[in-house]
Amino acid sequence: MTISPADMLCFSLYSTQHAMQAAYKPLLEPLGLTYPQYLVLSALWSNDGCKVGELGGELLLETNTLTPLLKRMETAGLVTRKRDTRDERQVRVHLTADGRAMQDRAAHVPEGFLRATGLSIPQLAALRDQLNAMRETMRAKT
Amino acid sequence: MTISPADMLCFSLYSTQHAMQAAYKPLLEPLGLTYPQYLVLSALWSNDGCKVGELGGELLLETNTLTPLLKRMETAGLVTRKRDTRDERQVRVHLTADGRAMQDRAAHVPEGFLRATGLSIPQLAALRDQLNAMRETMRAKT
DNA sequence: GCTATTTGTATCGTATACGATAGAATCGCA
DNA sequence: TGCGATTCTATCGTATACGATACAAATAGC
Repeated sequence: MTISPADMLCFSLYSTQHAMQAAYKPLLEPLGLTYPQYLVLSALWSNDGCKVGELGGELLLETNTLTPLLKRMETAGLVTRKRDTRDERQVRVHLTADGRAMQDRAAHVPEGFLRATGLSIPQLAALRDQLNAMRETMRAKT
Repeated sequence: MTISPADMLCFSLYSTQHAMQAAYKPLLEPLGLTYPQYLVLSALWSNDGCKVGELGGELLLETNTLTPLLKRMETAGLVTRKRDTRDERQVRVHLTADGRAMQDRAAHVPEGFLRATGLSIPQLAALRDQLNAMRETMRAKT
């Protein structure tokens, strides 16, 4: 008796995450954003001017992912990257006017995604919490 | 009041999927497999000799992802790709002896992943079903 | 004050993902 | 039966991801 992908939790996670990005596409494409770029902006809207490493800590991404991502966003005119004069090792990421304006232009996105999921707010919160707990368990085991 | 990534269901999905692949790494790396390759093998163990399109239907991946993936697996000696003689448009994917033998070599993987999640079997099944339902809702809205 | 270590970011190589397009084989229908 | 439409897979271009490594700036000890 063999287990098929459809029965595996890992595949549910994997395929649902793909479907999630697909659901975001019609919402983000008109804004010229990819999903990871939208995530970076969401982080900066709450915490402008943070360091690359701080962004990585919040989004759980390494610099080898973030640096090229941020460079594309810089080219797109959404953010600026500046070495900290105090500590030249650090790079501070700041929103441009366009990056800040994107917050209003994307104001409808969360509502659109919620509708796409078909979930109620409490269902969404419960699922989010279950996933976060599972993620932290997996991360704790190194 | 701004929403930060930590509060967003999409980010929970996104980051938990990354953590899932990281949890699989110590289990699959000794076998020389990536997670998507392991998924393909899992599908073939139940359904050897299926068409590229069928694999895509089961794994929800397009040929532009599968073709290079399968070629790498062919190079690694896990599968063969052969045009169907009946219908030359179709390519059939068959397990090699090594690909079939991998089923035994990977027999401990599901148990290892289950432990990494810290979930009970019923919890795992419940989460899987919630995710599958959400995925199908998102996919239906196309 | 000087160097070994640590810290923060970037680069390189490889493997997914996916939209758009191409191209060959088969099918449908007049 | 002939040929345009459809089907199936592959290719191309771009954007993530991440392990391994590089490298400059800052810090710690002696």
